[in-house]
Amino acid sequence: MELELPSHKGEKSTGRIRKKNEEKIINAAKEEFAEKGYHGATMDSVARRAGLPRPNVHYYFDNKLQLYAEILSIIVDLWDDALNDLDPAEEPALALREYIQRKMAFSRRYPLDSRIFAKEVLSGGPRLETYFQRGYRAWFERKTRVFHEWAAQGKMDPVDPAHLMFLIWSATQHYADFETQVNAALGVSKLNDEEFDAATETVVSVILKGIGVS
Amino acid sequence: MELELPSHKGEKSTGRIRKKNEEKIINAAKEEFAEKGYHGATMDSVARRAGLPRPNVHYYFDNKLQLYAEILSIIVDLWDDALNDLDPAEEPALALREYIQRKMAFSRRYPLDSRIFAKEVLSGGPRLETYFQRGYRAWFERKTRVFHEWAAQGKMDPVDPAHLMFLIWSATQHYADFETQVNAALGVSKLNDEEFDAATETVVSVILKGIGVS
DNA sequence: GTCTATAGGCCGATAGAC
DNA sequence: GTCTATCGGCCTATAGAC
Repeated sequence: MELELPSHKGEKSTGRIRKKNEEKIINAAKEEFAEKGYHGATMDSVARRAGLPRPNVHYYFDNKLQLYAEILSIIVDLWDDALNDLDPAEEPALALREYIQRKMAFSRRYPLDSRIFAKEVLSGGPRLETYFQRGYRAWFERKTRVFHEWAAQGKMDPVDPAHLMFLIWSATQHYADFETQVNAALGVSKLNDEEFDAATETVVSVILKGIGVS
Repeated sequence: MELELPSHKGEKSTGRIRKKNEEKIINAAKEEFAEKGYHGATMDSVARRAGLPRPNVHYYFDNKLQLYAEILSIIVDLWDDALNDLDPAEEPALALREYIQRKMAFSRRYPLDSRIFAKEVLSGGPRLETYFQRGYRAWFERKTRVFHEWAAQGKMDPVDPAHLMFLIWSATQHYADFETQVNAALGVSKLNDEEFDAATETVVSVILKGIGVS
């Protein structure tokens, strides 16, 4: 199933009602897709959660797949915007600390987005095919090049850049994606700010020391 | 939706045909659930993948939920059996290296199991409620106590045990759960043994050094 | 134990009145 | 732009012949 992820900028009309309703639908759909997955979510549950009649949802989004693709597109854009690259000119310890903190803050603030993306990848990413094919390898290479440079300059240990990036991503996203398990393990219903900061600090300190930059 | 995870030992009869067919169905269902999730998988697709007529699946498993619960139960048992605890008496560097290697080997060998479990947790674990409630906190505390001991004995840095465990779990399971993204980033269709060993070595070395045991 | 045929329910999507 | 009513398809589950 190939599918063009539509840019959600410069859409049709931008009436105030339209914009507000679209937003309500998107937010409702994010919760439904995050919890029940693409197949488990129903247009009816989305509509009810948005406080709108079912056909109204179809009025704004032609069909379920388009609504889902729109959300995936928003998530991908959001990640690209929010997570500016690591700056090779900065000190590795500081740059990495900030990067990990940004990723953790992202997990805390947008857990639904993280989960939707995770579920899609877990399914083999059939609706992200063009995303993963069109230049994803090059994009990833650019993201990790800074590790190469730092290692070459002796600023950090010669750790495999790709796997280091996977380590950072997995460790940080874990707190959004596996929140249920984390909460159960710690015996809480939700991590408070202090607990989340402790998690962040642990991830930061282990990884920084682990690659020899602290 | 509360649900008792049935022990899959000591079931009804154990005729050879029954056992063989049940196995075929379980394996087919694992692939379907891992790829499409609980709602996306259909009893028909399971049956076709198993090479059996649809009602035959219902003959062995009363309904879809029971089949799914049975698989979850198998996965949980498998994890508990395969991942023996860290031995406090062993040297931390060796014990941890072996533990991480076991987890990575598990991701390599049973990616479907890992993905099914991940999807369930991502959904909030409604079918793992009893699992996460009945003593999960205590079980987790036991798993991480060894880190406390090592730290108290000055054998490793005083890293938060719980978050260290999350770091290890997330880093290792990433290679099963996010295989699609990993492959896309590295430009391969599947990691070969050498590449997987490189991943393992990176995870091991960063974490060991990161907590001061190497 | 195996399989055809089908009942019954849910869901996506749309027609068409307002 | 909003909403009621409904069609058609797919899916779970089972009845019942073999």
